[in-house]
Amino acid sequence: MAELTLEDIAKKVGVSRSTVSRVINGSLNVNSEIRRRVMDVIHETGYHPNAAARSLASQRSGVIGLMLPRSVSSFFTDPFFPQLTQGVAYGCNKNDLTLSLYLVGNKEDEEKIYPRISRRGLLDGILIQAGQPDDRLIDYLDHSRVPNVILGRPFVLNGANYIDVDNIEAAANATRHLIKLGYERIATITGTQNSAVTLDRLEGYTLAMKQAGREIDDSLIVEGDFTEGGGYEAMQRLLPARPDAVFSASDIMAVGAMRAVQDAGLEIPGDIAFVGFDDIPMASSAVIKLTTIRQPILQFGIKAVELLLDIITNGKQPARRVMLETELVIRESCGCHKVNI
Amino acid sequence: MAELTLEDIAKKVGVSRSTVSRVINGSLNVNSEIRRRVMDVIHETGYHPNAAARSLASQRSGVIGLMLPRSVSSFFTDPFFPQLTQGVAYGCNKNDLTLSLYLVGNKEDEEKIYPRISRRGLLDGILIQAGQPDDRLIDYLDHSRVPNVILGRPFVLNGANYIDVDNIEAAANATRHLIKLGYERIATITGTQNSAVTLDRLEGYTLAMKQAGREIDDSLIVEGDFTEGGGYEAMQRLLPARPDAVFSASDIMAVGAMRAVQDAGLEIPGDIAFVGFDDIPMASSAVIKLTTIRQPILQFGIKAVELLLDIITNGKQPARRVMLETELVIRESCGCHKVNI
DNA sequence: TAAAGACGTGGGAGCGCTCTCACGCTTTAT
DNA sequence: ATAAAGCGTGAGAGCGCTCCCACGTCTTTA
Repeated sequence: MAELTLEDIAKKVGVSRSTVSRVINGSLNVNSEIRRRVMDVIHETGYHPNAAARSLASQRSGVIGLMLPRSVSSFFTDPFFPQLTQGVAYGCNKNDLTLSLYLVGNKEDEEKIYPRISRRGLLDGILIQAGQPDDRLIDYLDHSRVPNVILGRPFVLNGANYIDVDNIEAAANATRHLIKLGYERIATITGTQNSAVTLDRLEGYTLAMKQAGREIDDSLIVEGDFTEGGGYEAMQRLLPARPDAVFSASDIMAVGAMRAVQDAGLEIPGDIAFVGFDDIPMASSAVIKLTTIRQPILQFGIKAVELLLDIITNGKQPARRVMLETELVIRESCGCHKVNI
Repeated sequence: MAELTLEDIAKKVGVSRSTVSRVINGSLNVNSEIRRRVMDVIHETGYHPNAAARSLASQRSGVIGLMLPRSVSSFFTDPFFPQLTQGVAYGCNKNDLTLSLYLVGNKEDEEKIYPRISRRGLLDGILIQAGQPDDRLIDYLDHSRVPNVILGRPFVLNGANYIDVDNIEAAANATRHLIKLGYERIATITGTQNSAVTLDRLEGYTLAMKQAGREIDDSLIVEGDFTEGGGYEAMQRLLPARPDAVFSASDIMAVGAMRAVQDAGLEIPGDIAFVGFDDIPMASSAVIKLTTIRQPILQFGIKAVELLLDIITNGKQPARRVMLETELVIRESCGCHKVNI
């Protein structure tokens, strides 16, 4: 059997192409008896409209893209991205959208992916993970007129639509918690130097420290790279500065850092307390349960899809900024019992 | 400016639509001077062909799908799937394909996703992760004529094209390693009961044991569920049986199980040795470095894409089965030094 | 009672490509 | 010298939908 078309269905029912199209697209003005008969034939025959034809005629594909730039090499080492992807996928399912995933591996991929994104007719819009400041992609997208939403605050704003969690406030909150618990030498392990997330979380730390009248001691600020190994090494560099508490800019780095602390023969939270960021599943299942900032990662993905949909329908003006709230989840690693008990 | 079309480019250069199309599609029979001029105009104008129109006319979309069924709920707890996704993404990049990701969250999603997949014109083919035996999807796909490749051995074969690692041999290999090291009470933590991977890895374990003349002791076989928590609980159930070595059907379960062992005040590998399966990044970065079976996960994804491409081009007959080799990676958790030093 | 509106339906045009065929020209074989 | 084959090009048809307009029928309003 050849592939069925709208016209075939119409012929079988004895109506016109247009009527069948109306039934499929849920138009109101169709006689209910005819609607029923059309539906029946569609189910019997297992007919599905051709997506390409539909996209071409309607100028809408029902597909959105999710792009994770090259700088996000940690796709499979940090559970953050899989979870984000899942959130976006759910958002797509909810809104009857199909998700295209663009994982950029290397420079070569990058060259190939750009044109694929700008090709009209394939994507109705795209979600892009914010990356390094030198990321050419966001510029590139401003020129092409593909509706887009940046996941996370981009470095240069100029009119960009983005969604982000309030990293500054969240980090400040985490730091304040450690301050309140009476720790004297509170350190922080930051993320990769030149990313907005890193900057914001560091700013939150600094803010809370200053507000509490504490000096900022540079030896208590070390750079990680959002990987477990990076956290381990950062902690090794940090140990000589004798911190009694650490705010880590991501859970996965905190896990690495805690391992370094244990390897050094110290206790958590007895000798060094920890607060992380993300609340990945491992945070609650690790040997020492991690106190951390919970990001609504699934919600983040879902909201991002909805924001993009809004832009697709109503245009990118005015620029939209969505901020999501976070929450401090208290477990064992911060040593709360010190004061509570 | 309105969107450019082929015809616009043709007019600017002073040739016909057909010639521009030939240039874009790399046809040989084009005068090189004209080709150059066409290329120039394309670059100047930033023209990109419309994907929908192209798909409609050529009956090829250049998009393939990756479907992870509902039973794969562990998308973001087990790094296996993100890594697999990455492999598939690289395979797509290499072959100038776009990847659509279908993550099924719940029953409702499932209903919505089926028709999206069968819609012609959107997908050239699809990769499906093998799941439970009652998975309706694979049946469903056999009826629709979407070219497909199953990732992992499906329960019912009938003509299915699939790619898998040799789980039986790999598991046997892992078990033989423990046997060779002189362990007496070798246990295994299996995956979710009714999945082909679980069955195969268990069969490998049984095979190696029998070949070595060992009795199969049912109290040394416990079921996990491919999560860290599941591994922890499985190990707790296993401890009373006093194993001195464990082959875990996945690394992430091994990590959980090792935690249970430590929580029980026992040493690894001194009291209980471990071999895992997968070689996820955590295996080499955990506190106790895990001896494990390395699956070529990235390769797996890339090969899967190539296999699918072959099927798209040359038809699904004859059925193809691709088997990938694995490798035993020896680290600390198996206690190799016991015999070597 | 006639004009105006609402409703349900059909048909044509068109979305922007690819693909086949036909045409004229040049090169090669007979 | 002539036929055959090859090359580069253009034009037409068609991929399977959506969208708009026109048309007939029935209902509402002045």
